[in-house]
Amino acid sequence: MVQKNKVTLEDISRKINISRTTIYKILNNKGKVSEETRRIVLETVREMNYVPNQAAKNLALNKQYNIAFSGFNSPQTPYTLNNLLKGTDWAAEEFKDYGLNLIYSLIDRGNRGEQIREIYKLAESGVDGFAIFPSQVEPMKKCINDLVDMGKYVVTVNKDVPDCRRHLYVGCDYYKSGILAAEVLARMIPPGQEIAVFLGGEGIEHMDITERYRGLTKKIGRFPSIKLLPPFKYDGNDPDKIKHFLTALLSENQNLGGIFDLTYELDLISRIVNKYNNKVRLVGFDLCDSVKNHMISHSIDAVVFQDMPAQGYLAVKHLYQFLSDSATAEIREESTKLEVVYEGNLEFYI
Amino acid sequence: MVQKNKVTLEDISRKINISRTTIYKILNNKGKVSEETRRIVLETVREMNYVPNQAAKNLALNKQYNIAFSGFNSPQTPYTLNNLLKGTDWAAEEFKDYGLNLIYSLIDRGNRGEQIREIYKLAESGVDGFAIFPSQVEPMKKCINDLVDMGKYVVTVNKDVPDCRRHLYVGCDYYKSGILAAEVLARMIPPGQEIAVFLGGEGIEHMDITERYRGLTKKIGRFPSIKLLPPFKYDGNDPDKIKHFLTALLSENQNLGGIFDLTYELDLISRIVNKYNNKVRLVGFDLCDSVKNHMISHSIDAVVFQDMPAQGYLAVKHLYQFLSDSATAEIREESTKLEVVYEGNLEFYI
DNA sequence: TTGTAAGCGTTATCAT
DNA sequence: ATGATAACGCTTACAA
Repeated sequence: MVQKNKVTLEDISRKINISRTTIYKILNNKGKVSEETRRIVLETVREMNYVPNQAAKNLALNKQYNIAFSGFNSPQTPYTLNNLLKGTDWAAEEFKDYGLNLIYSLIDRGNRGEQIREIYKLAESGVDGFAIFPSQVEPMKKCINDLVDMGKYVVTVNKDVPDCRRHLYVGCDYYKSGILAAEVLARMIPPGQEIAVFLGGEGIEHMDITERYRGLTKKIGRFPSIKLLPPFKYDGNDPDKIKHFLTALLSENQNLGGIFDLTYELDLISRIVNKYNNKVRLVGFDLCDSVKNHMISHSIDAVVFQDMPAQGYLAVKHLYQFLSDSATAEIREESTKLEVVYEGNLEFYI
Repeated sequence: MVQKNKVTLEDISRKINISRTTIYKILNNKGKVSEETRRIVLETVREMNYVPNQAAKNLALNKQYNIAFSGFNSPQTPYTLNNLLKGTDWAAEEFKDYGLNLIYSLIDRGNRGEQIREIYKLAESGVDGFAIFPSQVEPMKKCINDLVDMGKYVVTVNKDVPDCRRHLYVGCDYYKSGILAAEVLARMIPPGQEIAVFLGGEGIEHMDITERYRGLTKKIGRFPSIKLLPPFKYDGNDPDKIKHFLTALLSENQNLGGIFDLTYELDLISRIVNKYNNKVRLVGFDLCDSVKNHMISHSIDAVVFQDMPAQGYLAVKHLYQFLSDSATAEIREESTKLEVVYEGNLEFYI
């Protein structure tokens, strides 16, 4: 017969004539037990190969863990938030029968300040853990430290808040993300040609961009035959600036082999490149809808993708585990997978 | 307050003065219930927003589902099996408290015939579902049909057995896999250059190879400036044949831009290419250890990866769901994600 | 047709 | 220090 019956506390109890309760106490370090019984029990438990049944445990505990996901939406890029939410929904579904109660607090990018106020409100109304996708980095520091002082668990998602006492960051390593994208682009470029970089905002609020740029410059060093042009810095205000610079570049530089986008204006850049010269390779980040279309038309070559649903999922899952196991976190960061998307595997990323 | 208490059968029962059991019967279509009570119950259930608690359900059911994973190992490539097993282990862990009992039946490629005999034995000893990673395709057909006749659930993993009555295939779409690899390679090749293909075995036992080759030829059509050389056919017996052909090719063809490997001899090919000419791009499939090293040294450019752990996981998970929900499968195939691995994201695929 | 009661394995309270 | 006992929410014989 194939069946191997699971061992329960009751089985052990019967075998050594010690009550379930006592065995339970020993296994879970509750109350006082004599050394002698402890020894016997632990031995039997080991040799009978006892594995606790989580379903029964969850049922017996029957607690509620209130966890909040706080994030922001911006009309231009609902992409990030929507994908994080996919993952948090999965987690909510997976743990709903085991006491997870997930509350959403979503604000518009317009009123950034709201986010922090909402978080304080939630903390007072009994939320035990927070997954925060921060709309601002600097002002969030104090808020997070306050939460930790109140005994709450805090996980930052997708965008980290450095130098604060959050328990965990779940998101991609932007430096590595830059390295990977640089590699993908560099391999597409024949020796002797040049790469242009479009750089977005700088400073602590734009760690994603500065880190990716750092990764790029690092990696390109391994391709000595490829030259990196000085970056074009875009302040985010007037897309026409990109347009003018790029059209000039395309018409003047016959040696341009590729473009590396760090402005999140891949859509615009792709359109312009396509009009002028379709031999220039184009690599960027993330998969919003317009990007998908350009990939299908082959006008964007590849995109480095961070698995945002996984980030949302993991953030909530870890919070749930912090709260239910009340085990302290051993890790402080969880870097999620970086993937490369082409037209050929685009369908798996929708 | 944030907490929203979960509604239980007991809650509903108290509210409308109808026993838990009756409500249960109505919700699960067991036994006979009068139209009147049925109406009342369903209405209340809906307005109270009742959601059944899976943990309690699993605990109460307390059944065992015996599922077997049958696979083969080959000394040269323990890679595939090991990765499938990672996934099946996850599933076993995840569902162990909900009645999943996973049995492994692994044979050596040397005695292929064993696999089918072992499967019959398991079927007789009470296994309810089978995840099969087949060592041979053709002889497995009858075996699978027999299993289905015996009322067993059958899922093929990683390699399908066509024209049989298996319930589900979980694995990659090899045609799409070829398309993707072709795209990755083509984008790295300057116009006017050529691609050489190393082709492994043909016929029904090698669908993976023939399908990938079909994908390649299809996709290269979208890159009119790139020429595909007639494939070199390798019968799998004498690696020296590859060596001779390739060295000749490298020294004679100054126009060679890339190599597409379908022989699973990427290690050998990479070494030779590296010795002669490191400008030729090299793209292949799957991530065995030797390939990883070549990627780190930049001598293999990229590899198309099929998520084997996910395949193992999904196969077992679906079997478990078939058996526990006793719901018939609506899908007959599940294509797993195809990913592109470079040096820059290799660390996520170990 | 409807309801009672026991049981799944773990946890928590309260006696002894 | 140890154990009896009653939950947790759902399922299922079996009784009414």
